[in-house]
Amino acid sequence: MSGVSPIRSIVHMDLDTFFVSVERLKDSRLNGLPLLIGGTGDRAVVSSCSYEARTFGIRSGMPMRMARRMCPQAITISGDFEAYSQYSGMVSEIVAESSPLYEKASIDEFYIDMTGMDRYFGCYKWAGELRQRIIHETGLPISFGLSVNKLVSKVATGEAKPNGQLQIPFTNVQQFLEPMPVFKIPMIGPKLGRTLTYMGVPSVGKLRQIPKPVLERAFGKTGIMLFRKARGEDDAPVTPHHEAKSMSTERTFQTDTMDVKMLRSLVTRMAEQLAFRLRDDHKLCACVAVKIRYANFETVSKQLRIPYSARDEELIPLVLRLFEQLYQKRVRVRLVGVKFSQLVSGRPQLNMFQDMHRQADLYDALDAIKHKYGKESIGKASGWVPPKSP
DNA sequence: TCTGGGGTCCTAGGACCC
DNA sequence: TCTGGGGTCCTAGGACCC
Repeated sequence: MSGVSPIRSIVHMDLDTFFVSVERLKDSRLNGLPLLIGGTGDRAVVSSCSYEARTFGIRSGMPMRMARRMCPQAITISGDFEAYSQYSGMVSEIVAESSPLYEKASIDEFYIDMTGMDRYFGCYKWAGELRQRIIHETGLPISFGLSVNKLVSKVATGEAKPNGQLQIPFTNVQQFLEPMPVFKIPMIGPKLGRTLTYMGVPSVGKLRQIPKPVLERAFGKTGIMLFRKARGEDDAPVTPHHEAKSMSTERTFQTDTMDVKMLRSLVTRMAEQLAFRLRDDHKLCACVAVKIRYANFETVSKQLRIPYSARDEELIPLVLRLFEQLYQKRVRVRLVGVKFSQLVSGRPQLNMFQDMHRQADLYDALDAIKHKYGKESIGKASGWVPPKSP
C-alpha cells in the first residue's frame, strides 16, 4: 500500500424536519401549517419545527413559550418518539441494504462511505437514487451532501435543504466554504461563533487567513481544529458502530421544589431504571454521577469511580449518598439527574458472601416483569413518587 | 423568553507514583 | 526538608450536537 490516501467520497444524508415530517405522515392536515413539536409544560422547548414556523424566526431549542408568542397560530404537538424511532429504523434499513459502509449518526442522519464506488457508478447518481428510494418508500423528505469527508458533506447537506441534494467535488471545497459564516461549521457553536465574530472573523474565508500558530495561541487544540476546518479538512472515518459510553436520565420540574423526600425517591427510581438498562444491555458501569440544577440555573454535579457494577443494591445507595453530599438544603431545585458512565460489556459479578443465586434469580424475575409490563411496573417502594395531582 | 433530554468530548487542577 | 518533572487517574464544569 502506498501512503497516499485516495480522495474519499462521503455522503451525508439528513431527514428534513424529521419529527414534523412523521407527524404529517400520521395526519396530512398538518401539511403547510406552522408546526411545533415539543413538550407542553411551561419549561418545554421546541424539539423540531416546520419551515412555515421558521419563517416566524422560530428555531429548535427555543423555549416553547417564546415560540408560541412569535407564532400564536402554530400548532403544538408533543412528540411521539416511538413513531420517530420506527420511521428512523425504516430509513436505516433502506440505507443498510444498499450501502457497503454506513454510520447512523443520530435519529435522522447517516454517513455513507462510497470511496471506490465511483469508478463503477457515479456516486452522485447512486446517492440520488437512494434518496428517491427513501422518499418513495417512507414518504419522508430527505436531503444529502456528497463530498470528500464528513465535514464538507454535512455542510453541503445544510445548504441542500430542504428536500435537495448537493455535490461538492474536492476542487470546489475552498470556494464552497469561503463565504460561509463560521457558525455553519460543525463544532463552532454559539460561544466560539460569537468569539470569532467579535475578533472580526465572521466567515470561513477570514478564518482561513489566520496563521496556525495564532489560532493555536488563542484557542489551543480548538485552534488547530479551527485551522483544519477552515480548509475543509477532516479525516474522521465513517464508523458503523459506536459503543455507548454513558447512560443518563434527568428531569426538570414544572416548578422548582424543596421536597427532599420526593427528590430522594426520584433519584432512587432513576438509578433503578438505569441499572435495569445496564443489565438489559449486558453492561457494567464504573462511575456514577448525580446532577442538581437549582432555581437560579446554577448546576452542580458529583461523581464517583466505583468497582464495575450493574446491581441495584450497590448503585442506589451510591447515588443517594452523592445526592446527600451535593444537595444544598433549603434551596429550590429545578432539575435532578443521574448518570452511569465508564461502561463496559459484562454481567454483574456474583458476590460469594451473599446468596447470589437467589439474588440473580430475583433480578431475572424482576427484569422479566419490567420487560413484560414496562419499566414503571415494578420497583423499590422507595422509588415510588406519588402521581401528580391535577 | 428564562433556558429539555440524551449524548460526546475537552480542559484544568489535584492526587499520587516513580 | 520549601522542593523536579513526567505520567496517569480522578473530579468538576462546560461547549457542543441532535
